[in-house]
Amino acid sequence: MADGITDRVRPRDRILETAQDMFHKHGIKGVGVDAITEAAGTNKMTLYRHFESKDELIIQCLRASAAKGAAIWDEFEAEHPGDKLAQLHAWVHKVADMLAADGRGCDMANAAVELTEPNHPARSVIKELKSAQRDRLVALCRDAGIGQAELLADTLSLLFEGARVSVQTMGCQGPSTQFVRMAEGLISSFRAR
Amino acid sequence: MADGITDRVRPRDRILETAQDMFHKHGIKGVGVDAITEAAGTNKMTLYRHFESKDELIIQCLRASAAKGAAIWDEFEAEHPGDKLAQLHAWVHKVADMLAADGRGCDMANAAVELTEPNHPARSVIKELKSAQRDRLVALCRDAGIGQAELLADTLSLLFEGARVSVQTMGCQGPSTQFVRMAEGLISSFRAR
DNA sequence: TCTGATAGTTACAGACCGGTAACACCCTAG
DNA sequence: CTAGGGTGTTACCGGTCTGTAACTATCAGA
Repeated sequence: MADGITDRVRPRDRILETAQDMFHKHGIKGVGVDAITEAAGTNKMTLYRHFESKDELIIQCLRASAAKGAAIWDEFEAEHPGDKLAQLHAWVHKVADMLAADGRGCDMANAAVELTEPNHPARSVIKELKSAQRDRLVALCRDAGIGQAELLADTLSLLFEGARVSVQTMGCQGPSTQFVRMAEGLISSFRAR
Repeated sequence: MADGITDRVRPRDRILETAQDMFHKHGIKGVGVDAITEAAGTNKMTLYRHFESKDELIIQCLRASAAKGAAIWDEFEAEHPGDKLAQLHAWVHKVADMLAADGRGCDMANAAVELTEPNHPARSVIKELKSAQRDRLVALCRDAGIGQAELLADTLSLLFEGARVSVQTMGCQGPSTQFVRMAEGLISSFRAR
């Protein structure tokens, strides 16, 4: 291989990064561990030395994916320091960009659809990570001085989640193109109350 | 078996009904054709005499699922003949009931998440069925005398879709419990314009 | 130079997958 | 009664899946 990355990055990190990407694109049940290790330039034994099972790998991928999403929020704070309302609007536009750029939805939501067993170890992790996302949006709405911050945050959350699904069912030219208009309308409507 | 149903209903219909139920509960990739035929009280050969492949069975299940959903709309018309606004409110409450009663989401949306291949034969069917759903809601909003009927219908659609996903990620006690409040707020907001 | 941890290779186990072949059975229409 | 279509049964094909065993190669640090 000698592609640089393979040499410098440790196998565990390469596996995690590759698995994240492949799970996102092809779904969890659509990718086998063999395919992951091959794409990561390593082998199955090394994967099982670092992750005790595919389920454990899935969980670590979900955590990594959520961490990447959380990192975006720091950009909002950096771009609009202290201005929570501006950060909320930045969130809306960032979300719209994601809808246009990525034809697949949220990794956690997709995983919840695929892993139907009620006691699958990933389910509690998904719930935990999704709750954290919600809490952050609620806090942003509240700090932006909006009454009924929880209701607005939940509405925006569901709208976002629905848009990401809609991209998968009806394509990126469907209803999701109206996301900014919908979200901005909601925000101004809540601010007027 | 001699469970009555097995005797009276034709194998093809039993397979279709059983497959729908199992795909809905366990996901498409989570159910094999053997499991379907066994649960339907028949066998694999009979399945392949009626459906040329698993993919074809999936498509027929999606069509059947959408047809069941469409049948609900006729109830609205029967309960509130001519009163389109009342029918829209009936839709909102029916949707809320579904959110509370069923922990799994929309069959078409779930299928879109699972079947990631861009040229999978089910994808075009999903798009077609989802577009028909959207068109029906748009027409209802327009006939209810609402300006910007398309925008309201799309907003309600995404909200609904998001709520069905939210039930799977955060449970039926999460943000989806606020669906009626959100939807009613949107409708009255659009009517006020 | 020796040691020990990390990583790669090959082969395999056991299960499950979608799909097919060949054949026996039953039930109904004629 | 008989013919034939729909159905059930068994066995099988080739492939893929997660996970493991046994062995080898590499390389850094003492």
